[in-house]
Amino acid sequence: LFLHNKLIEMYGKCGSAHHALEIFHSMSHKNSFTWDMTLFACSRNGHLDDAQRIFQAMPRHNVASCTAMLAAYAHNGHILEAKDVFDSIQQPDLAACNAMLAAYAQNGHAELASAHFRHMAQWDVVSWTTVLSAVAQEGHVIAAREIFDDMPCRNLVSWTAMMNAYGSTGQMERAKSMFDDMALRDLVTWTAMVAAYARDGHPDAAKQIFSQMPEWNMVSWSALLNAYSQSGATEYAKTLFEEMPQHNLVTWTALLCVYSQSWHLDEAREIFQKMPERDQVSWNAMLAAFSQNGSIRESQSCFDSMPQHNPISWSSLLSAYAQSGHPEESKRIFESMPQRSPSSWISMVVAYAQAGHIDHAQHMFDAMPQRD
RNA sequence: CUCGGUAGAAGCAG
Repeated sequence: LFLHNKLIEMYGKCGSAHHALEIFHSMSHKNSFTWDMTLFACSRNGHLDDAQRIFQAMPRHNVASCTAMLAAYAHNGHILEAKDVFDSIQQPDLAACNAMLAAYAQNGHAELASAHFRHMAQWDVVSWTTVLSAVAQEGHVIAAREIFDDMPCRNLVSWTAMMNAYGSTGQMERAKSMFDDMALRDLVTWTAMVAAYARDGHPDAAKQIFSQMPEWNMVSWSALLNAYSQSGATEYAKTLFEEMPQHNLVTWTALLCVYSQSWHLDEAREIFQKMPERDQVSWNAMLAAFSQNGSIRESQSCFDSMPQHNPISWSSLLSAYAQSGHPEESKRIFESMPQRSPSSWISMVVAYAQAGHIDHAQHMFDAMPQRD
């Protein structure tokens, strides 16, 4: 029993919710620690439905299990359910309040987040860092810096969040300067720097940071792979993929995109078939490959085969038709989309313009709910 | 008293 609990805990920490669940189900006697650790394993690894089942089947809820469930809902964008769980906590502690704060912040509810923040009885470095990265993600890097400077205390995570605020907005000199000033760096810090150089189009700098890292994991490997992929260094990307100690959904999908970007549609398709598993992102990547290569028939059949559609899938399908001058089909898709974004409207303008229907294009343009 | 739950890093359309 004790041993099994430890095993569940370990599987949860190293990202294998599946194995944790296996052990869980094989156990005939479970204590509250068993339930908690299984829930955390599911929550941490994004298995919302499993987390939900465990949570509902638990004999007793405590603050910790509610906090984990709350976070699982929040990470999947289910803010109302997160709030319900929060409200069900009899005496929320600081961690629970922080989780609710993060739930608002990560889902773009800046007003609710700041109201929640103001009503909290106390704050710790986690609360402040949550606000810092929320503000940074809204694009307010200067405001984020002010928070960083005014925080009562800072730790490695706060420093990394601030560094990443610079790095993700292309302010590489500031990011690098913070990176150099940091006395402590962990895997996340190093990887954030690699990813920042990748986005900024400097695969050489990314590689240099990567080589200096004391250790690597899947995330750091894929950050470097992405640096090569983004910059069109196709051969480096392929070689790196071969050299990686392990592959996962992210690296397989990144490789698929390498082929797709270099117009090797057949190889992209082959990679897709070879992948041991597929998720929404990899399906979307395959669809985008067909769409960008102007292959309408394959785009449509890929779309039809997908287990789920999200706004990105719809967007790819629509632009496949739009860019190849099929205004009627585009219109049909546009109207059957569950949600339309400004880019859906732009696609329709493109569809009509491509087909030479300037009047229709103008009409769509005028009808757009928002323009920038 | 210790441990567990909350904040920072990688892949998809426009």
